[in-house]
Amino acid sequence: MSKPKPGRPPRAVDVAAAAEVSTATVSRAFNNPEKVAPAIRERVLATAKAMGWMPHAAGSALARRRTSIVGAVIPTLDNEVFAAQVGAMQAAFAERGITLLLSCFNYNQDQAVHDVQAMLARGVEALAVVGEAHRPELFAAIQARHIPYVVTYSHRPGSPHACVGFDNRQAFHTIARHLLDLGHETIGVIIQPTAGNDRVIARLDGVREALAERGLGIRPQHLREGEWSIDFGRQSVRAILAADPAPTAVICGNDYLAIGALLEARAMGLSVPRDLSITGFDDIAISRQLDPPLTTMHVDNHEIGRRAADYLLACLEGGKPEPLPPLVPTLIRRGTTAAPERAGPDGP
Amino acid sequence: MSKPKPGRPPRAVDVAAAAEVSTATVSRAFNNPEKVAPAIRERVLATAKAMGWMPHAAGSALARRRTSIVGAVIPTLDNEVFAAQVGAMQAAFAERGITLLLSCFNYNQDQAVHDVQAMLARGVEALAVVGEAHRPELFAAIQARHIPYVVTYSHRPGSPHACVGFDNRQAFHTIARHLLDLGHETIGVIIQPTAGNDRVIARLDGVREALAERGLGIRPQHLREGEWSIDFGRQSVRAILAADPAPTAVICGNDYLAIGALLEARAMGLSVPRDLSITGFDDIAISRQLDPPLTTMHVDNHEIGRRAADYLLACLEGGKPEPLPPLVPTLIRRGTTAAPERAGPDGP
DNA sequence: GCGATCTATGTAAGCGCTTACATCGGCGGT
DNA sequence: ACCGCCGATGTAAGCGCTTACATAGATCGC
Repeated sequence: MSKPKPGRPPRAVDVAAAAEVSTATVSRAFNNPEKVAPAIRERVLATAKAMGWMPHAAGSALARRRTSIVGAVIPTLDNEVFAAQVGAMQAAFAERGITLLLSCFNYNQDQAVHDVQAMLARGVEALAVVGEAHRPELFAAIQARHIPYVVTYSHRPGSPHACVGFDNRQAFHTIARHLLDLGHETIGVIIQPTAGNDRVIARLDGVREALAERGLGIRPQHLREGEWSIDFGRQSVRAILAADPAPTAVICGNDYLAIGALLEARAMGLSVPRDLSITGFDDIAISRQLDPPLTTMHVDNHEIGRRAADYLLACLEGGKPEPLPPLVPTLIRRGTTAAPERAGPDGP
Repeated sequence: MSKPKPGRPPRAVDVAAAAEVSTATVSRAFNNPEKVAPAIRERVLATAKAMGWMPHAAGSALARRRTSIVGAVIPTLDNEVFAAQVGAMQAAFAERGITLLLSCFNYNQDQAVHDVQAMLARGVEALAVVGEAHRPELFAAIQARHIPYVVTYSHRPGSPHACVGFDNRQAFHTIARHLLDLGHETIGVIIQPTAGNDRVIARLDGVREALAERGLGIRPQHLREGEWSIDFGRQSVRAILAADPAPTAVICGNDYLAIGALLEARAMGLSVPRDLSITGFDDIAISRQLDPPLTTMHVDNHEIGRRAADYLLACLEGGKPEPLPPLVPTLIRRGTTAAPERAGPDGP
């Protein structure tokens, strides 16, 4: 007869005693119900419920050598884009009884390394990490543990990592092409900090490449790099438009920047897109609601989260899933892009 | 001599063997460094680092009877308001070496109960839960485990739970008063689903109370209840304005709804605030950027998260912290509210 | 110089659970 | 009837770590 200490959660042995079976049977009733006779199973389950017992995860993890925890490492929850990914992953994992551990490294690479180590110590069985511009130790630590992992939100051709995302370079190549095809030749860029952010670097490259194909480039006075915020978008568009020559279009690194640019341009009395074309990226919820609605690229972040989770799940079940094809963000032409106004009337 | 199995993470005994000490010393070097001679401590730490060893959380949790995990239960990450709370909590806990477990119940009460149970099984040492409108089992389960918990985003006077939040009723009373004082008498309301959501119910009560004080009420055709989305805000304002008499102001349950209302009103050719005053709630990032910028109430969700974390931390350290005073959201008068236009000219 | 005291380390007993293996009936086949 | 087999249950050995307690030098007072 085991003594359930009062005021402490019951243990398997308490349930076993109460149900007059062994702890093995209690465990089986929960984990391999088909291996225990129905009558007994019911009795055990009922007793456990009555006592409020559930297998304690730490003990279970130790014995099983499985924690059923996976980790997600993202820059910040303050960006709707990553929040959506996490939400989707969490839902996908929860379905399979897996717990998601979250960490936000705030665009700080050292923090990211630290977080990953903490997660490994917690015994995560798989890891999803946003972006691949991390300290080598980060990936080294993961690989040393031989656990599956996936890089999200980014898909660089030739990356050594499994990726779930899209090709940032190509996406911005597409955007730039859209503007070039409209007839723009002087194009400004407002973008997030490139330091330690592979996605952003790739984006800038994509723009440069598209311009170069037409023999064009980005003039330094037309390039602004800074925190992704509406306010930075505002300041930047003002600064860029003060340059000579002023660009007829600006490509923004994400929708927040583009929203800032749009609002400020309108506040300056410009007509968008007549006087200035503006593009965003991500297609966040608010973008289609603006006036005019923002031309941007739509990225399905829920889908990224779901696919990342599915991929990791497949690995955990022993599969060696095919490397995933990149997602292709789609250009959503809305109201902020148009052909540039001709500088002056053509006719005599 | 212990045999580190290749291809498996090393264990404390492997490190102990390599550093020629006992496992007790290894453990102490990590958890009570001052209890081990500096020379040995360094040797152990160096060996551990070289082998890539860290104490495995599950074993540690079992032996210590502390998991260093706390849980947060929120409706969804898709709302910036909750994402901010979680972000702040996560940061506060991480500083103290505590891991945050997250779960999103999607406004589904059964899901919330289930999530809480899963978290308890994981051994969370404390819990933060958004709102208090949950099944009684939810709080019962928490209390049965004798762990500290806190309700966030809501602070109902007389609630049996520790709360970190504000008084929703009073906040909306304030908003309604603002409009009444401006001279509005016919006021519409667009609000989230009230079912199972104490915050929303309190808000509606606050509005009703303020109106009642002036002998007014909400006409049924002026009240719309539905999902908090920009689109629902749009539809609703259109429906409400079609009523007779049309209200001169609408109070929205949150900023998303208000944004929808504002955009649609403008799309309908109305001038805001001249033809219609609109208020939001939460003061999300975009609200101040709109044109005109949204009058709303500012809630500091990072602060809520931080305070909730601090409160729980204090409990875990054995304190019985004072019940927290409610936060007071502040009314931010921006451009979407003004006195109603007089129906017709007054003169003879 | 000797016992008392103290400090640094080791020994080993769990923490709560799972699971390989042992056990024990009951059943069918001959 | 007896044997072998099979399925249901119990026994007990860990999983990796922490920590109370034991031990063994070192230190100190007198």
